[in-house]
Amino acid sequence: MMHNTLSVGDVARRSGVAVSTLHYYEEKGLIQSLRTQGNQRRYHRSILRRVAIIRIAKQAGISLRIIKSHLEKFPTREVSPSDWQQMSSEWRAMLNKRILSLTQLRDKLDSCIGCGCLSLRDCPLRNPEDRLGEEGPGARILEEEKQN
Amino acid sequence: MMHNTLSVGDVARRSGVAVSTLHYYEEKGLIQSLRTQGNQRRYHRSILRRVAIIRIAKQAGISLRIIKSHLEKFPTREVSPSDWQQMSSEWRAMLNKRILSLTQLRDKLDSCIGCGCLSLRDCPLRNPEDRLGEEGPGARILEEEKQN
DNA sequence: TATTGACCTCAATTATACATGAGGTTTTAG
DNA sequence: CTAAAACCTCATGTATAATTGAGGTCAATA
Repeated sequence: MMHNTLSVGDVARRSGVAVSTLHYYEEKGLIQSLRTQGNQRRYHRSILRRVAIIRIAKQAGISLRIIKSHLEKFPTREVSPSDWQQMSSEWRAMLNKRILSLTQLRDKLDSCIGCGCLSLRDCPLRNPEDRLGEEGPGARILEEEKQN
Repeated sequence: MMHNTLSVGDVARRSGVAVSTLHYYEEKGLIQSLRTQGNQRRYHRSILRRVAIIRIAKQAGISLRIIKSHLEKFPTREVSPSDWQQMSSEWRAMLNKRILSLTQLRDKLDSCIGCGCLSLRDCPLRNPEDRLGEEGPGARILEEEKQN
């Protein structure tokens, strides 16, 4: 180790994600590595910031596919503070949308808790047109572009 | 059709969920059906309320497994207004937790957007101990019991 | 009655985000 | 130098929530 580069194990320890996850992120194109003559991965220190960004975005409910599309703007180059500012404010907006959806749903729940009106066809909770962000596998929320 | 019971197609149309999804819910034990002599599903009108509840809970980010555990209290019996009140207030609490998590994350994002501090080891966003609800497949949030 | 639309079961596929294990190679420490 | 720790690839598995398709049956209508 040393020499200014990090092995997968190093990155795993310092970033808190599993080695298998780093492999997976690489396979999915979210991160990149150099290889030693023996084919082992070596990373630049800037990988730590990149991984941190991925984790934060994930916490915000953003899918890896979307995260990737944002990170693609700087595949190799280090993510600068202003890059980070741009990304994080976009994500902030997504987070806000999501929070708003959930809050609205909660408020509707509130308005229906007392009345048991679930059987009425005009109950705000049963209105199919009025779908709030669907959740579940593949987080269909917070998706912008539908490609690949 | 008619005779006070509904076919899968009827339920699908009136609830807005696909026939295949109704089959799936039945297989998972969230709903039940009677069969005609020809083996076709027939539902009581109360199925519509039940399905509505499932959809609402899903919107709130609650997994089918948890939803099932709540619905199991009344497998056949119609869900009464007071049943609904109890469930919905529990879900409200879960929703609130989730909203709180996301809001905190957003606030941290806010506090970091200006500083580009992602490289500092004391950045609130990089603190691994301080994990907010993880998302992703299998919605690991909002889970109470970890069985089956 | 015949035909079409609706329904049935069961298996396989899709999508997301990884974890696990087998079988083998590379590095590093002593 | 050697043994253990770390690493490699590739395949398979896990969990959730469905969707799709094949092959066949049932029911309502013209």
